[in-house]
Amino acid sequence: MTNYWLMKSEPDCFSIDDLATRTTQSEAWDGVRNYQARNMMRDQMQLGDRVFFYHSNTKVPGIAGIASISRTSYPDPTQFQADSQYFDPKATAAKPIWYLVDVQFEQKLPQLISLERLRRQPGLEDMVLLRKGSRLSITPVTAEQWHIILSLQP
DNA sequence: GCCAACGTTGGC
DNA sequence: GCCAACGTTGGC
Repeated sequence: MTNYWLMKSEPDCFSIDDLATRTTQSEAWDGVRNYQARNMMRDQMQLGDRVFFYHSNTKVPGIAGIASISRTSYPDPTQFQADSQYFDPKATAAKPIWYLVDVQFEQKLPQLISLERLRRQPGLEDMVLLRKGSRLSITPVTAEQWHIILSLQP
């Protein structure tokens, strides 16, 4: 069973173009330090799961592209690196705290689907992303929501 | 285990 | 830059 997800990234930090221009066109999704988001990566994400790549904290936030899960969860190496902003002194190799997955570029959307557009779209009312106060950087998407959103493309 | 204080997220 | 909504921390 393929699952669907939405993963947020600040484009000033790492954008869909950055993912596309990586030599492998894939990237370890490091730095997630929220337990709910970690649990989804660690326990639920499967090889080949589809991902909406979302640009957050930018002028026009929205879905910028599509990616997929190319490696299932393993310990986030940055938690062990003292010089990393994501360093966690409580984590050990024997008992890692944070996990990540690898994300593979699939396509950049010809046109960004804005958050404002998503909010106007019937059928997406229950999207976790759109819930009041929702701040999770990784959220599940239903198959129905996925297909509605793909149908919005020109 | 409660909860006030504090830090972060992210839209606007 | 503001601030609402959350999550985390730590004293008790």
